[in-house]
Amino acid sequence: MLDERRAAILRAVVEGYIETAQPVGSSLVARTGGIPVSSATIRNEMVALEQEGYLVQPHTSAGRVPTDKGYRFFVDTMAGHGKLDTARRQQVSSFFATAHGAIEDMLHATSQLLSNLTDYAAVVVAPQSEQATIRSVQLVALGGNTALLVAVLSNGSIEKATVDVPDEIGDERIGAATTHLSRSLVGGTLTDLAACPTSGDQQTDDLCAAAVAALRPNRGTEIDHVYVGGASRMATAFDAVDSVRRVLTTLEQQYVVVGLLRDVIDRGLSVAIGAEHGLEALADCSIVVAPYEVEGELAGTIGVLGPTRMHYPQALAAVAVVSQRLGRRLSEG
Amino acid sequence: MLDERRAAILRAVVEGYIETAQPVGSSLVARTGGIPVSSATIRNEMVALEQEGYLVQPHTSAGRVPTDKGYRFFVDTMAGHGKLDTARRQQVSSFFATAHGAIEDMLHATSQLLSNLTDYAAVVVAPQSEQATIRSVQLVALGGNTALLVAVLSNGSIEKATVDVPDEIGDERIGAATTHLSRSLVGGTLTDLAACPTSGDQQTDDLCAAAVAALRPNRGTEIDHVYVGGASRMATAFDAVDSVRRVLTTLEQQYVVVGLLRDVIDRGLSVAIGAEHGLEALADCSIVVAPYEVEGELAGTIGVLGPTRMHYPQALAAVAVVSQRLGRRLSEG
DNA sequence: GCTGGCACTCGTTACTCTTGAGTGCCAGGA
DNA sequence: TCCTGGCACTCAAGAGTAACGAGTGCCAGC
Repeated sequence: MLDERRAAILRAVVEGYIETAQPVGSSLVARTGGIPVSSATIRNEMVALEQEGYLVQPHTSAGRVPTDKGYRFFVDTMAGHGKLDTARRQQVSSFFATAHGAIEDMLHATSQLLSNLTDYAAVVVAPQSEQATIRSVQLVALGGNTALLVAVLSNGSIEKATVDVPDEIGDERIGAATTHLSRSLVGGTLTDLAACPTSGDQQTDDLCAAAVAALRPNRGTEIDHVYVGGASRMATAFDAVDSVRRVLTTLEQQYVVVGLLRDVIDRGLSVAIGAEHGLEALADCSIVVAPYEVEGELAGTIGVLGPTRMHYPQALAAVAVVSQRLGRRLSEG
Repeated sequence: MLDERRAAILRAVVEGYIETAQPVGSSLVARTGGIPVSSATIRNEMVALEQEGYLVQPHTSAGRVPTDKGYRFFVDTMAGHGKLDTARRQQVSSFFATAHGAIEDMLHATSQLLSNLTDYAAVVVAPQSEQATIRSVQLVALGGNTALLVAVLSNGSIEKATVDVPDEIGDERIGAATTHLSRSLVGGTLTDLAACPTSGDQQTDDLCAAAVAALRPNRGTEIDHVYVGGASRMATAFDAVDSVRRVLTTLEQQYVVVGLLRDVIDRGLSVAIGAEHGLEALADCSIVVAPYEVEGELAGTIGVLGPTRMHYPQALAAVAVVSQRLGRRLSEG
């Protein structure tokens, strides 16, 4: 473990680098770090910090830059996570006070809010539909030989799937299937889609089986909808165009993003720094995540993606506040 | 109008610049342009082309670069729009052969296809729901004092809206409202949402009125869903980071994108070059657009966004093929 | 009207020199 | 033992200079 003085020096370097994006030298730390020793002493300590892997020197005559390990220490020993300034608190409050409309639109807007708050890219993973119960099931003929199965879930989201039906199927048969499906599925969840009990009518049973089958493959793969806000801000976070390209390409792959957030949450972290999350393309990015709860149940995840030298206290505070407010808002329905 | 030789020189400059992104000199044109005159003569012609506004010179001792007007001439006189190479045709065919699932997912995938084909960003505007008829309407209680109104449209898309309902409303009343709404709305379109005729029951009527009102504001504003694919490719199209940022920020504003495409289509164009579309942030971008038809009706729009020096023949060919195939695919249902 | 020739322009590249921020180390002092 | 001021050293960044060469405009001659 680091003694108090070294920790203070490390913190000063991290803060300086986050602010200026320039390597931080001993004299700057001596002047502004609040540590009552000379720059020579700080230099000696910095050598030690470098040997222990908290700092690196881009080249001999430059200052120090934090490593992932350095950022990790900084985040882990950060006091109280910081608070949002009043302007931002205000912004959050008024957002959730006026938020309305379909849940998808609200989650999308939330990702933009979070991006605005932090000036980084933001990600919102929609509540998992796994625990939501089915409130309504309906089969609607679309013409031709397709029909649409629409399931309304208790969290206000909708799952739908196209079903192939025999040509020239009659309305009354669709209706029969709808009532039969309703009877057996409503009240259950998407995860335990039971096969429909037989109804006595062969054609209706076939239809129901096809419908259930159509609804099933959604589960697991693409059920996690994700909203990415402010991806364009990554363009200013890096000055190398190809870094920007790499990061944006990754952000476009929704399943990667979902997997990334889930992975971080599963490991019990709220921050993943640089290479910690294992995605090479995001090696000089950090993400700050938080789950949100709806009616006491863990429902989804939100996160902020920025460069490793991101402003952690502010990002953590923003993510915490937004996740809490979002959960509360969604619990109200 | 340009005489044939000048036109050939202009075309050679445009093609050269598109390929190399470097100013094109007279000697290159003389060597590779297929024009049997010396570079000196070409220089003389270039002076004229510059005076007429087709070319500019970045600085005295540099080659020429096309202006928007130059690109415009190139595009307008381009022969036959070019064909996709077989590999790309193959890609399109296999995409539409295997495309399946919900319409939203398919449109999203289509935008990625188009982006892959052209190596630029691609945009797909979903079919407008205005002409689609309502196939089914259902009100579902969500608990608390909210209910969800779900309307299934004939094109397979779904419109939904939350409706405030009195506390402790009974299932039978929701059911009554559903049947009443079905009776009056099914078969119509979203644009001519008639007020429900009175049912004789005050509470049911109130509920129906609220439901219709909730569905209405969707129209006009956010009804045009849009899918942007491959936005990250814009990061390699420009080398200035802030150009990238500007373009990406614009692409994130969906209503701007929709308006842009619509505007171009309305003006009867299939290509908008540089400043032609009037969006300052996209001043050095061009877009290539095409409408697509579902069952003979104009339904939506697709487009490709790239730098002004984009590869027009290929982009036009890709957009044409994809719009046609997409329309056909959607017509099949 | 086209062409070869030629002087001229000016961005690009390479090289050198200087500057200055920052370092490591050391000897002296608390 | 630990801290500090001093000092020589390193090296990226910036400025200045020179050579290069791609490309131009212009002109005299065919």
